[in-house]
Amino acid sequence: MDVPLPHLDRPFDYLISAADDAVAQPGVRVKVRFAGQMVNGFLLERVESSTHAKLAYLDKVVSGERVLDPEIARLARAIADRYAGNLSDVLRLAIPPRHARVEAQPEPAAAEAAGDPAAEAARDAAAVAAHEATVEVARDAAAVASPDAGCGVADDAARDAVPDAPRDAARVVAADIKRAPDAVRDAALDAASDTAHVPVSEAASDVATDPVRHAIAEVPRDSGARPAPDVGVETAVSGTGWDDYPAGPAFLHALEQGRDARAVWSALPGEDWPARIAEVAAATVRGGRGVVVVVADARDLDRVDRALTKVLGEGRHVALHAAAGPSERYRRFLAASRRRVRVVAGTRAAMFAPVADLGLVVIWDDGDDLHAEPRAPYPHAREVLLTRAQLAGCAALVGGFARTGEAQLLLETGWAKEIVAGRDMLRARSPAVAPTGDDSQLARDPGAVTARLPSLAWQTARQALQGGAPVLVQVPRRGYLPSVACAECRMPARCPHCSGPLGLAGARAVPTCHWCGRAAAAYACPACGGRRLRASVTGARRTAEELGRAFPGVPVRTSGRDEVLDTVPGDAAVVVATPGAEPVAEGGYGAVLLLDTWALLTRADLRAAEETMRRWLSAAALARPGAAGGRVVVVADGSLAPVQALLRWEPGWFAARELAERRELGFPPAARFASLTGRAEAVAELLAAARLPQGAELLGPVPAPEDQERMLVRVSRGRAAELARALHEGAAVRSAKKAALPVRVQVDPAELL
DNA sequence: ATAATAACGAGA
DNA sequence: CTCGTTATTATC
Repeated sequence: MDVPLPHLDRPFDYLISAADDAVAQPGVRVKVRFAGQMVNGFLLERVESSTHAKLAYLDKVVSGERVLDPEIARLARAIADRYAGNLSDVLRLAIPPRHARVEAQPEPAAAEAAGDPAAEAARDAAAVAAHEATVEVARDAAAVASPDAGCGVADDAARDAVPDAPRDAARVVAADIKRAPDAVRDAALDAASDTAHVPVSEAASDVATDPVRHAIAEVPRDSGARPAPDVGVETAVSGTGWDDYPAGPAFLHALEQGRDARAVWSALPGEDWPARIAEVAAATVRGGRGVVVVVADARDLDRVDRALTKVLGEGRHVALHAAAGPSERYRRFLAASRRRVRVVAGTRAAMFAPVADLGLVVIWDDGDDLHAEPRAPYPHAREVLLTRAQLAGCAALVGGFARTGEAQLLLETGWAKEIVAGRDMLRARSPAVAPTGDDSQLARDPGAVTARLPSLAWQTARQALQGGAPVLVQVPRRGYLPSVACAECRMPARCPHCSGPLGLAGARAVPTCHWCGRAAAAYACPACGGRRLRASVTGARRTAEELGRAFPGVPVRTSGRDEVLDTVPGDAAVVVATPGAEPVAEGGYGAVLLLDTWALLTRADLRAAEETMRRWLSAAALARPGAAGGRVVVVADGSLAPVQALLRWEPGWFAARELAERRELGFPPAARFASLTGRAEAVAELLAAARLPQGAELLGPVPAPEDQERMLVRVSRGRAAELARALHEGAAVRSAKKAALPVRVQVDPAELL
């Protein structure tokens, strides 16, 4: 129901008139009278009776289009629960606005779809399942004397007029899921970890999602609908780019067999990753199941889109993204929901795409902050897709050049397996990486060379250009919040009490924690004992013209926020790009320069190091292999961990180190945070109403914009589900009391300053 | 928003 | 003790 009030976040039952009986199927949009006004909703399921005494009639069925897939309904509930949000908010993200004209238009490729026997069979199987589910619910439901259908006509008359007049009720809005699906997946992640364990409710011992039995990757799928996988035969799919990874062919094979293999994939430098994703998608389709692929931005989507067309052929998949416009967006949504295509690729909006008989979810570059949804309840695409894989019992692939702490946790808990290349393959493909100190200040000849380009960087670039190869220069974007670091050793300064980052309000101000607000007047660096702090300041962005002066006669191109280049030719040119906007060069770059790294590394964000690593690896991956002359120069101290990881091309080593450190400090994903933002009295009211789990740690308040404040709540991973429930209930108490002042509740807030 | 229901207080 | 009025609460 389209009422985003926490205390009304549950299904409501309505009677269905005889006239609506046929069209009132689960998943359709409906209009109902609710609290005196007409509201929109989705029909969740048909039940024979309701425990509610006096039911109203469904006002009308908006359209017979079943836009809310049962799988998505379950997923949406799980995501709402995980993020302490409302189902209606999640459904708004999951289902695009209706476009009546598009809905009425004939299917463009209807003939092809109708002729597909596999699709036909899938449809039948799904129909049977849906029917049984309804029966199951009806048997459980308490008997109730409900007024009959028939639009106001008396009982008997109605039954006479329409012999099969239904006496059904419709459950509108949400599935009556009795277990907490969030706990299921979290328990899976916790199963092998040392943190407290979430007790899985009895109802959750449902085999299909049993976390313990399915904690090992590549478990045969528990489904009678599909022939059991061939366990004994180890036929691997070969002849694809996945042959470069020891575990690759077996993963493809598992997908063809319809098994729920789950993997974290560290792509080789220079990898044509869209082609690899197309290959896993094709393998899943060969196995008779569907695929959802989520990438961070439109540029990545274009590449995946092209690769999918190449491998699957025309009209076999759709690309979903916001830029397409409302009607096109709805058209493509319908292509998936009507089972015309089995493969959907898209930006984060595609994470809820209704793909029938889902076999695989893929997320590329899960560290990109574009994967975090900015609308309530702020779900992250990686979490949505992994929850989806867990609930649907399908395969999952988390890929990237870099590896996030969350992906590392999936490996360490045994939820997923690693797909990485062997050492030799890695050596053959990696560019030669060298660190260099920033010696530019020492340049004798500042007029001839650009003032701030270190000599090694300059020499490397010149060499590549002379060889006729393009050079990529990565410069960070301006505007990162500077944080505070030790003036001696540049170690980021953290709060002695809660490990939050320290900030300096002014030049002479006492350093203060961004999380708990405590002043750290007597701060001493834990690494070197230094007592002086400095705020790191992003240096002035080097302009393309400055670089042009450094390399006279060479064309300089830029790719950044306003104009993003997809590709550049393989000729001598300097390409200046901000992170995430690096074009792919034909044949690879001869040299990649990573400049102004200090600004990246000292950002006032928990993920500064991880993010730096991600951006370096993504840029460095565009260089040629070292054997073909590919060079990477990173202007940073060679002893820093991210630099080390880049030199040896070991994203896994870095992620493991990072995760261990976060465990130590109580950072996500080792702990779970929630932030509450609002006016002080409102935040206090919510906290008073919420029964926070044991051991919940309150940090703050710190001031927030517009006269507001922010509180952080930290709990162990094992209590994460409890925390979300408590916050949702707290919000429900407040909304039931019609509390006027809003409080924004964010579980896993995108930025933890 | 609005309807039901509980709570309350004044006058019989 | 009843009736009329007002706060409270649930919203099929």
